[in-house]
Amino acid sequence: MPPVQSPSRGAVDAWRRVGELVDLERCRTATVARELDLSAAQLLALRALKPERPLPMGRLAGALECDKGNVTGIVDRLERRGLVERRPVDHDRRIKVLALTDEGVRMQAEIEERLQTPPAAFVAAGGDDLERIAAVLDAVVAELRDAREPGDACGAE
Amino acid sequence: MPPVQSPSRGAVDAWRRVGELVDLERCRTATVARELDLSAAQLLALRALKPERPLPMGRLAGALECDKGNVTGIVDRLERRGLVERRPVDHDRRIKVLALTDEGVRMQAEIEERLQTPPAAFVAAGGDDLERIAAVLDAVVAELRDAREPGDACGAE
DNA sequence: TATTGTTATACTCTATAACTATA
DNA sequence: TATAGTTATAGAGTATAACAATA
Repeated sequence: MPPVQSPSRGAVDAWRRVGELVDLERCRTATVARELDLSAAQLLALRALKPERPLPMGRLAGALECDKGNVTGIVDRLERRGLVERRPVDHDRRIKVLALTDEGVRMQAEIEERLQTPPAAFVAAGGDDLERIAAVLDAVVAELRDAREPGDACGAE
Repeated sequence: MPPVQSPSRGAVDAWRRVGELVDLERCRTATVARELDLSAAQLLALRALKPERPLPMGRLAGALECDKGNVTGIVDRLERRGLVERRPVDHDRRIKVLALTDEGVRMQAEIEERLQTPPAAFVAAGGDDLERIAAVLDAVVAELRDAREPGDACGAE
């Protein structure tokens, strides 16, 4: 008798659809990035910035799950394109915060519009099923977030 | 009156959970790759190979959605690690097919075991909800596959 | 001529570590 | 001394194009 309950065939089967969807969405994201002439990291960075709330470089590094050293280059290129802006902060002159420029805000909106729109087949599922799906995925997301080790920051915070 | 039916709030909300899940799964995949000392592309390549069916380099390029020129380097590194093998083909001497070595098969099994296991919260949803979820996601996956342009190969075939 | 895989080049991302200027 | 951001370096992925061998 196994020490851990092995998941049912149905659960594994349903989870495989999630895997397929993840692959397709990764592809969709890559396509959107290409269409807008952005790299994958640049697109992630733009999505991590809120128009209202400028973010220190180090926080962006956490969101991108990469070293602060790499963020410098990514931001350099975004800044050269006029999408973001480095700004000093009054209370601590070591810190530079990142803010979206007007064009950056437009670009971000364009990205979100292309990625946030649910596929027709999803909408067609109807409110009842969608509510159940949302509830299940909520629990799954919470579990995966908790399971994530601190080192795996990956967009944390 | 809008030309296209705008999706309901509930649908957009539920779809956002899918987006969060996609992000978390991307992170999980990256973590597994790091743990096994593989790059993201190397992990994708290993997942694209079937133990029974060797794949020509060009087909792998299609599966990875990248140029054949890049596959050469990715396969070089996998071959150096003894995970895959280039083999000639009788009927066309231009072609080299890729086959998993025994160690490659073991590595692939390790990857699949770590990624295919559904989270506890997913299993806990129960057969009824999981069936509905599988049905909806099936339709969504089919739609996204169809919507994909030829250039967006991204694992096609 | 067209195709398969390789080679070459230039750019981006990543990890690591040393460096600066602040604190 | 510790922290925020930069710089430097090396390995890997990507796009593009030219190339060799084969079809």
